[in-house]
Amino acid sequence: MDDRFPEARAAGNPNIGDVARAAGVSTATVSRALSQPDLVSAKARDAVLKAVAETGYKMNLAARNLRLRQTGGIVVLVPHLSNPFFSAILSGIAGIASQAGLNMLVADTREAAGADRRIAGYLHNNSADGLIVLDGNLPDNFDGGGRNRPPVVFACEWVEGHDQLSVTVDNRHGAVLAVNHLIGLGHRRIGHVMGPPDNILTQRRLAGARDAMAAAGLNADPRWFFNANFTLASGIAAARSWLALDERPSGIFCSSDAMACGFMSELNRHGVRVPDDVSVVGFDDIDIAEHFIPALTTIRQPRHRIGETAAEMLLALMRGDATKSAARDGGEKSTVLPVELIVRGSTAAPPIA
Amino acid sequence: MDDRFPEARAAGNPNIGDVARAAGVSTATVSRALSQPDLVSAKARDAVLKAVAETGYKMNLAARNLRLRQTGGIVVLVPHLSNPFFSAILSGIAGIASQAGLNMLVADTREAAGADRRIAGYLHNNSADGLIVLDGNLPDNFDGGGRNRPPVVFACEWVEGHDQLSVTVDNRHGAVLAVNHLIGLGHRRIGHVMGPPDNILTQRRLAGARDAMAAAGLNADPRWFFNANFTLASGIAAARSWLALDERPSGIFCSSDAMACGFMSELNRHGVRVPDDVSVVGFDDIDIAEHFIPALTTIRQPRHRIGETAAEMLLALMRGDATKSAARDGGEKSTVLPVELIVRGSTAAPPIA
DNA sequence: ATGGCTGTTGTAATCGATTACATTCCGGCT
DNA sequence: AGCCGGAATGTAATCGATTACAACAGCCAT
Repeated sequence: MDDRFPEARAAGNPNIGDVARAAGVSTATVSRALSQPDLVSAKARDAVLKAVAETGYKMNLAARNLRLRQTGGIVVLVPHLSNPFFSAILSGIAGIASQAGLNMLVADTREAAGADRRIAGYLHNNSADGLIVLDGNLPDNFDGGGRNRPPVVFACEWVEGHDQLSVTVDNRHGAVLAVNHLIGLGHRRIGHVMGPPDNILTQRRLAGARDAMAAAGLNADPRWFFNANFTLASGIAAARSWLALDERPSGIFCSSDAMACGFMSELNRHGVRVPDDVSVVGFDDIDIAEHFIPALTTIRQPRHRIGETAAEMLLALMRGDATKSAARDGGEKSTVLPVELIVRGSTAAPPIA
Repeated sequence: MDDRFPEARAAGNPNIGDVARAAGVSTATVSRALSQPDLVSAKARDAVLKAVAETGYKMNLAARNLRLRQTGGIVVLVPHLSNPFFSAILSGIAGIASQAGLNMLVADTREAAGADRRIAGYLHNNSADGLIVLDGNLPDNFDGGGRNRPPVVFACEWVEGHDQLSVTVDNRHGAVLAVNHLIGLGHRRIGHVMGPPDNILTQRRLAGARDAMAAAGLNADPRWFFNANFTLASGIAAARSWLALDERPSGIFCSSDAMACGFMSELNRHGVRVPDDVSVVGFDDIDIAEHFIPALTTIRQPRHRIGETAAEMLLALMRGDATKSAARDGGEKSTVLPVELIVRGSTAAPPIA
């Protein structure tokens, strides 16, 4: 009847039936030999394996997924694909997913054209068996989707209030480490370049910075808290604000390495020297941090490990195909990975005022 | 019979039959209303659309792909997922692919565990309708796969000899621009930090650099050509080699920005100043280049555009489901995108010897 | 020897969407 | 009136793998 593909079969692409014929067994036996070898006799198993090798059989995943009512893939929602901070995390996820035979689909949540619709699709949809979300500021329709949403794990960022599983780092503690480092060097006037205000990471790091200052009895002048948005460009803008101040903080904690680099870059253009004139601490420990001039003192996040952990958690959730809460009781729970202060050349004792 | 999923249907996930029932038409009409609206009457079409909205129907892609003998996705083979140079390209690909309703699968060809097997799978396999390869050094079994391989487009790197379609930049010309810039500033001793020797980009850029030097009648001292591998770390090693020279080139063209940054970073540690003591030119124009200290003079590659172009080319290839050569005659052909010299602070006239 | 048991294999239903072919309907033409 | 052609729709086969159930063989115990 329907043969628009006269060549397709002829050209190759053997199916399970071809293998069965070649091995002299039924398709059921082939299927079992490949996915549950214990169920078939050694003789049949060998025959099937041989037939597979001879025919060059590759399983058709669409058929398998249809039958199993699954999709064979996980979706990763990332705010900015081109941001190197995320690519290391992606790499971690990819490794685990590929070991588990799962495809990793990457979707940029901040893509211009019709992003909203597309994201909603991924959420509500049957297009993924699991979801890893790296973006804590998804559109509102996030949870409106429907009850049969795939398991979700948040990584790095998360949505407050939702009791989703997540893999994060101790952002508050990282900020405390950063500020205490500056204090330990003798700084008394400390500033902070913040991320976007609605971002959960911004809030946690800000809280940590505030706490550390308060604990040391330091005055947290509101003019020393610069609004920015994690990008290089916003770090540059913060540097301009810093330059315009009457009384300048001698130590600056930036909520991202990108901002710290932008900040230092702009200061350099204006002849201000780091760390001689001002000390700078970043957050993330991106690749370039170690090799920036000066090398950036920063808070290291285990980015690759974050991705791996999130993927492992998601797999556990997917395997125990129970409801979220049940799986949780079963063992999976949110993980907070440690951060680490990496001292490099961008910090020193404050200049003698 | 087989009902391991008693809840699945009940829980929701309407199928095309449910929609048909709700709309009072047959499944054939639903299918046509959704994918070939011109074939059904306005009345039926509206009824179907209404039923879709009511039931919250989402098409099952596995079923569609099975029937259409396709996979609904394209695979991107990238050498190092965590390398920011590639993530911008990925972002370009992702945008085009998502517009076309295709999933983008990302696979890291340099992943530790069993990478070879996995890659071969992607190639020979029915796991993708198309393939974009960003790695010019794939394992040898690349073309041995079989005749029913999906369409392939190379981007950035490519395999010499294979007459595959590709999207590249004019690497040779970029190198000429870089070296001529140094020559124009008055440099007479020019060095080159190279990429890995088996890499096609290394070879093209090296050729361009050599040609430009020869054209200006400059001596290309072999000791001024440093072996490296595009990474930050290898740029640092190159800097050490440079420091160890008796007679040092006053201008250095690095085959990647990452190496240029590593190079400058290491020189800085040894008190050598850029551009006062030595001028440095990079290649790529990665994000940090503009904000490095000093800002890096470099050759800009349109990374996002490279990704978009490759994706568009692949789509054209996939649509015209003809053989590679036929599609080529039909219009698609390899594209070479232009590069651009971006002059910044890392280059200046040579010091008075 | 008969019944029960385990281990292995085959038959055929099933997942959900697409589409070839058949059917129906209706207006226009001879 | 009868026939033709085109538009709209329905019926059912199909894609390829999985697996419930049935069938059967071999073995032990009663």
